[in-house]
Amino acid sequence: MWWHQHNLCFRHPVEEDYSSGDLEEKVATIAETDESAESEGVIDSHKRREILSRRPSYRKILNELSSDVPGVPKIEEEKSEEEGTPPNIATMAVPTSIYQTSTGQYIAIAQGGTIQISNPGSDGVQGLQALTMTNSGAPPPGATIVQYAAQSADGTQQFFVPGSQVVVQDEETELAPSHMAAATGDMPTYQIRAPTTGLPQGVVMAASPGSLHSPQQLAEEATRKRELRLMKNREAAKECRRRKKEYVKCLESRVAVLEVQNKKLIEELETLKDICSPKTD
DNA sequence: AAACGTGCTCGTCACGACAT
DNA sequence: ATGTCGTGACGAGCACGTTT
Repeated sequence: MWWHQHNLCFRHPVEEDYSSGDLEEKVATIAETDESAESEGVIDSHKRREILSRRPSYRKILNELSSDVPGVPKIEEEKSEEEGTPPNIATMAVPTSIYQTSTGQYIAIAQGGTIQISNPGSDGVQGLQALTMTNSGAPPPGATIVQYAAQSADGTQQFFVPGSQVVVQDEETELAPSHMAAATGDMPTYQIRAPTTGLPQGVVMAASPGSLHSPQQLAEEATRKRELRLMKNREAAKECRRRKKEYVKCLESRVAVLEVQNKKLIEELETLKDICSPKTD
């Protein structure tokens, strides 16, 4: 099963290393507002690469989408992440978003950041799980307290957490407001923390290049720079893939919405046709 | 059981866009 | 001009299912 590492994946698996062109094309076809996607067979690889590389980032596209369609969540700017308020789901400008997972679960993101997961197939109470992301109260700087009621057998329900954040299980519930601790009972408390420093562990700032003398020192400096660059690029790739997934999810939800709209409009058209041209027998 | 195919994630490279 | 960032492309590795 391809979702063996991800409990929360969406209906259509996405081959991450290929463009999400199919879905984009579907959205464009339905909405008839997006630019038409070019056939991959027609353009040569170099041209295709040029076109792809000039495409705006997923964040930009998604934010444009969100301005067009009210139901599409917005990806916050990285800036907010750096400032200690990670762009988690709770901060999205979403009235109420509903998604469906690959396992048929429905996820509703309500105002106030409450996420409800429900299994349509199972009985209501057992299938309902709640995840609350709290940004209020007095958490430590840069921390977001996450509560969740994992009611699955193994309690390993995973959630999609945007941003390159760290999930830390709290030994104590000291960081959570007392009323929250009372409400959670025996549930474990987790923190999602933005990385405290841009520098990864084990990376030590070397002396300034001006103080380097021997070729060995220069080589070490070059190696250090390369490792740092690789480390940053690794993180960037992870973040990029995360955004891409989110982008695809939004496209999927938009497809669903547009399909419903389309269906309604067709029905309306048929109704109007019947009214305007009644049968004359 | 071994071989093979498929689908996925991850790290890396390359390169354009953008910022300074 | 140079550095940084974002992202497509590629290949390696892994897990799992199917075939022999």
